[in-house]
This record gives sequence, structure tokens and C-alpha cells, in this order.
Amino acid sequence: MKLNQRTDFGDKVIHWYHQHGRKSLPWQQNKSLYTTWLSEVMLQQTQVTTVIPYFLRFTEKFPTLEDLANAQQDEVLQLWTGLGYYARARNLHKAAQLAVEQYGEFPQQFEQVLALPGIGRSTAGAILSLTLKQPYAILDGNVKRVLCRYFAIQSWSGEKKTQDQLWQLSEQVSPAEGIEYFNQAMMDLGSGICTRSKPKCESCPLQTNCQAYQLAITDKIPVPRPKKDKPVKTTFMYILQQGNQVLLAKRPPTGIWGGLYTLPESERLLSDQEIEQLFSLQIEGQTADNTFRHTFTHFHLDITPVKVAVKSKAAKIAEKDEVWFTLQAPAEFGMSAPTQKLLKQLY
DNA sequence: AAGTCGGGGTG
DNA sequence: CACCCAGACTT
Repeated sequence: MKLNQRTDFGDKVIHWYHQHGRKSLPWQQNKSLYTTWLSEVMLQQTQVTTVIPYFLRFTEKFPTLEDLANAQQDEVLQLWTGLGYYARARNLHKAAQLAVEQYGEFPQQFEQVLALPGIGRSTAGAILSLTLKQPYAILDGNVKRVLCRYFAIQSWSGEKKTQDQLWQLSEQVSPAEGIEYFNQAMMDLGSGICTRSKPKCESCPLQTNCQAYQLAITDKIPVPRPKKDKPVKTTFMYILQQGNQVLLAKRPPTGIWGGLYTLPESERLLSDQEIEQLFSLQIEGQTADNTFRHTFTHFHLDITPVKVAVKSKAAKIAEKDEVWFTLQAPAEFGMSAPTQKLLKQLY
């Protein structure tokens, strides 16, 4: 659908942007399709202040699309460690290779961008509008919140019907002219003014016509996702240590912590003999540490660390996906957050 | 339509 | 503790 050249909504938002919008974020300097893409992917489900140091490290190590395409996946995951949603990093790496292969550069057509792994409609629109001023609407968490309040949408935005409605509204209010300011402004409004709790309506350029404001129901919109209680799972994580080395294993490419290195796990507590057999080594003993909770989107994981003093490793060579990692050595691969947390406690 | 996929920030 | 965040992908 083609956007209107100008809209009243757009005029107000763009005017606000020029006075109050954010203009000095790292990815707003020397913009390219590559850097905008990288920032947009990092910002999926992740807050700006969290992303900044990751973005800076990433662009320093991989200044260009070609650098990223030529990297090893382990290098990419290492720089992503702690950001979460590691499929983003795997897709990013894959997309860089596809782009170089197919186009020799980051593509500029919406359909081509959309076809790259890890890029959906909103991210494709953001990349092309913010970088090249192409007239595409976006619909991220910020825009959803602004639109839900402005139009007093009383259903959860996760429902397909509501999402379709929001896309239509986003296109309706988006101006073709100045789309690069408008889209950035909508995200700035959502994150700084139209906040989830205690929105600063007195500073909002859309206050006059905002239905939620007029009806005094900003605290009831957006409608939260239906709550579901998270199941609790338990696991034991083994810190098999000999000197300054611990045993880590690479996870399969998909699933939780896909492609990352983690401490070996078991569902139940293993005996000394079981540990020796399982890992082909000899141990002096084991000590269970205090259980702590790690929470995911859809479940809690109660982790009990078990420290194991390794007497001697097997003559046999370790499995291909296992590695004896030297503590404090710079990792050349990604590690899950709990693994990193536990290793950090060892020195 | 529902489930999967993390980790950190915030109240 | 709960909920949310510049979502995309699979089933």
C-alpha cells in the first residue's frame, strides 16, 4: 500500500522530532544499510541502552558487510554473548553471506531485504526508511503502543486481527515525505513519552487527538498479553575443573543457546562414578553449590551448579564438540549467560 | 493461532 | 516477583 505524501499526524510527529527526537545514537552516525540493519536486529526485543556497547564492539570488529560475511559463526556468537535470542546472530551472519553472494552488497529493494533471514516486515521497513528514505511504515513495540493509545485499541496487539489493524493504521498515519524522521520519531515517542507506565502526555505532540488520553484510559492501554504461568524446570550444571581449565560443550545449532558453548548439564545429580564414566576422566570429588534461577520467555530454569575437582583427564581425545576452556583466556566463541556467570565466579 | 527463542531493565 | 523491550520464525 502506498503512503500518503503528508498527514496531519505526520506533521506533528516530525515537528516534535526536530525539536526533541534522538539524533546522536551510535547507529545514527554515518548511516549505511549495513549499520542500520545491524542496529535494528540488535534492537529486536532489546533495549537501546543494552544494545549500545554491543553495537560498538560489533562494528569495530566487523566494519563492513563483507567483514561479517567472511567471519566464523563462533566469532559472531562471541560478540553476541549476553544479548540473547541467538537466532538473531545466526540469521545475521547467514544474511550477510547471502547478500554478498546474491547482490554483492546489502540489497535496496523491499522484497529482497524482506527475504533475508531474520528480517521481517517491520525491520525491512525500518532499514530502508531510516537509511534511504524509502516510504515504508514500521510496527515495532513503540509504534504499537503509540497507535494503540491514539486510536484506543482495546485488544491485545498479539492477536492477528489487531496486528492487521495496527499495520493499516501505521500506514494510514505515516507520511511518505519525511518518513526517515517520522519513523525515528515514533520510536522515540514510544520509548520516551508514550511509555508503558506513567506516559508523559503533557509533552506529547499527539495529545490533542489521542483517544486514550481523552478517555483517561492510558493506564489500560495497551492491553497486556494474556498471562500464562511459566513452568519451572531444574538442571545441574557441572563445573569440571582441573587447574585453570573447565570443560565446555557446544550446543546443537537450534534450540536453547543454539551454537553456544555451555557447561555440561544433567537432569539429576550424578554420582562420582557416573561423572567419571560420562566424561572419561577421574575426579577427586564433587560439591553442589547454591541453586539459582534463570528465567526465559516461557519458563524458569532452576540451576544447581556442581563443582567437580578433576584429578586426571582421559588419554582419549575429547568429543569434537567439547573443549577444555582456559579461565580468563579470551573466548573465541559464544557462551550462555549462566555459563559465563558461573565461570566468572571462579576467578 | 500458538509456541519458541534470552537477557536485562524496570517498577 | 512480574512485565516489557526497535520481532522473526516454526509448527
